[in-house]
Amino acid sequence: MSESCKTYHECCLYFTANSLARQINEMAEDAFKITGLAPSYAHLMLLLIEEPGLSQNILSKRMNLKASTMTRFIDKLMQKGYVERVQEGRSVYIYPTENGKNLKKSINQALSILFDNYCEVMGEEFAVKLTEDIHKANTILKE
Amino acid sequence: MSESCKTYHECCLYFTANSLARQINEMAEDAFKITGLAPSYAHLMLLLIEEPGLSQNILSKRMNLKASTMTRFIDKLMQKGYVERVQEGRSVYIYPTENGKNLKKSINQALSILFDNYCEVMGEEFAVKLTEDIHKANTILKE
DNA sequence: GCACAACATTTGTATGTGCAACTAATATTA
DNA sequence: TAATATTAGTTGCACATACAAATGTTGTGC
Repeated sequence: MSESCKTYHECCLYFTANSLARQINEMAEDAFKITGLAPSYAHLMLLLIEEPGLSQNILSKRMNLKASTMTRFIDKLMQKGYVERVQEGRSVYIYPTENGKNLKKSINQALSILFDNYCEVMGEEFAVKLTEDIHKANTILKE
Repeated sequence: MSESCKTYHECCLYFTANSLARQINEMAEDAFKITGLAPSYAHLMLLLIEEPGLSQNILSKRMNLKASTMTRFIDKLMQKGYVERVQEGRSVYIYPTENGKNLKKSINQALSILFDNYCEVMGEEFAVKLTEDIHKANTILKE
């Protein structure tokens, strides 16, 4: 462990990463209210709008979620009429509907609001750098 | 948004932070098996061993969890005989039992294993720096 | 071409977590 | 001091998420 750490809570990536996720989730839920979707569903819709026809398998890998969780996410988005499933063999490919595609604008708006909100408290430079580093860590951890 | 970002998924702190939390949780669950506790319970026990007698309110603030979640965590830890509640007025103070205190060694061991594991993939320097930055972000976000 | 392995998805179940409404204790204030 | 507001904790409910087992599909070796 790093000698400069006062407590384990500050120097364990597990503790700090979870804490950050909970705090930023709170901000995100707020910002994404205008889309009518929870932030994680909005994230998924964005992936699908950018690249329609991804399989559930790929989607779960992209979002670091388990396949079973993805099934349930897609169920919800189908209920709302934002996506449709196309089964081919053992894979299921997901396409956004017209209504789904129309979400793009408000999702981007929400992202922008969220970004402004956390930059306001953390400073843009630090926020951008932190996000890049976390992204880098994610990439490494995925092997 | 930062111009250097290829996709929103890489430059939104919400997306990246959640992804990291899920990945590191997976590693942590593994490492903490030797303690017989889920990582978050271990975290809580560590706080209590270091500072016995914290109120549930304080505990939930320290861990960035809601009070209701803390009630349930403490319920579980009581069932296992690791902590006891002492009500005083409207506050409830939590103390580790002897059995609870005895967890300290294996929790520290698990922390050490976890640390080694993520350092092995990410490199120690990067991991320590990242953890510090995330901790800094947490502190700022708590206001 | 059949038996079996590998893979994608689904479903049942369990746990973590939050919100809103509730209870109980304390503080404020008229 | 009675009435009201604030605070700490609990409980009922909802949802996110994982794991394990089940289902259905494709590929492989014989």
